Amino acid sequence: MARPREFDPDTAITAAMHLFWDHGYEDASLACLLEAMKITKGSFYKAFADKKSIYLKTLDYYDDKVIGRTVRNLMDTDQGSGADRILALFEAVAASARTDGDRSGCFLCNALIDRAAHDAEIEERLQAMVFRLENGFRAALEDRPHRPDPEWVRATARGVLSSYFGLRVLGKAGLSKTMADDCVAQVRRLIDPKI
Amino acid sequence: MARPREFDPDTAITAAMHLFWDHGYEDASLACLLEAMKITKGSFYKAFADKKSIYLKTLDYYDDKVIGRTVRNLMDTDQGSGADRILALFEAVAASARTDGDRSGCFLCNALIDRAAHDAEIEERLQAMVFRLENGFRAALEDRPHRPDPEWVRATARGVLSSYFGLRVLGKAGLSKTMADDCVAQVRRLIDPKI
DNA sequence: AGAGTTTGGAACCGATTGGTACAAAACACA
DNA sequence: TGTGTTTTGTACCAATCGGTTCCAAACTCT
Repeated sequence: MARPREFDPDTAITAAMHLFWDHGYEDASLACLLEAMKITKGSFYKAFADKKSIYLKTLDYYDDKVIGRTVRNLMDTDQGSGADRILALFEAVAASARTDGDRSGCFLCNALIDRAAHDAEIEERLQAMVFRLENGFRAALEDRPHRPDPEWVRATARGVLSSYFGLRVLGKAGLSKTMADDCVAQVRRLIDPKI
Repeated sequence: MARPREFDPDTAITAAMHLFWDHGYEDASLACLLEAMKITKGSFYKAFADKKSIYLKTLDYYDDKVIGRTVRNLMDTDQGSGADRILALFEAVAASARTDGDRSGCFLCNALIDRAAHDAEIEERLQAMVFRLENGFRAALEDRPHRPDPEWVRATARGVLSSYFGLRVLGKAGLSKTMADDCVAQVRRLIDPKI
């Protein structure tokens, strides 16, 4: 019926996501965005209404792909005990923060600091992601031989959640190896059902 | 000798700090800055070289005043036990996050996410602040009847540090009362020397 | 009062911001 | 081979970005 588009929307959104991820909303200019997505202005505004719209789409993409995978791993009973799954996540975060290459951190965490307080529509999406992550931790904590106290699960999940974001923030400060290890060790203490 | 300046540099820097604090670097335009500081362009560029220079000054100001006071409180043996001082800090943070008025969070945390990865000069200052905060927690944790294991102090201080930043990030998501309480309760568990 | 020095404010700067208008190009269908 | 429809690239837009220049105003000192 008509001329087909020459770019793949999915790869374009991925590129946009990574730009927002490590530059934030304001600092990612339209020019940078177009260069990263390898499309021109016409195509951009035809496919995605404006800058904020594509920002929301990259948040949805992150929610679906990254948060989704993380939560799935936390809930996957094939990957060791619940405690193992939580610690594996933290080890991975600590490792990626240690390697001085990747300083981009967690898009959810960055976006919370960057825009949650200034845009209700964005805040809504971010809150939903935080909630999904919290539930992932809950599920992992519930997965024990002797079913733990629900209140312990709720409170501990939230402690683990805040440790997760804290580690992400510390990663931005340039984490030393011992710092990362210590943070993971504290999570290990938190999720120990004996204490 | 010459015409005296009509504005107070200290109150101007305070105003600039609060603007950077809840808008970040890029989103705080020069026009907003001038309006908040209640000075005009001429005075601004005469007194502070450029935008980045005053950003660095606001960081120093925050370090000196806010971080300084926080660390002093953590080390002040007149304000209860070390554990009490740590919990008082977390209670205050949780309370300010609960009241839906204040969404600005912690300037250090915001700046870490906003600029640490993109500017070495800024990163350096932020790392120093993180280190001061860590030492504050260490001092508070050391202040116990039976002097605790230094390794326990170091590792726990870092766990508390990451919980602090985590709570700040969660505050941006709009904290429920139980969420805040749970996070503080987890810190209480972490700093318990028995576990 | 006059000289010397610094501030304050406005005019101005080129570059960049996010966004629009529009015509040419590229396809599917008849 | 047209015809209709969509994409693409370019030219263009006003507004804003951070920053400079310059001079009158405001002060201290002699």
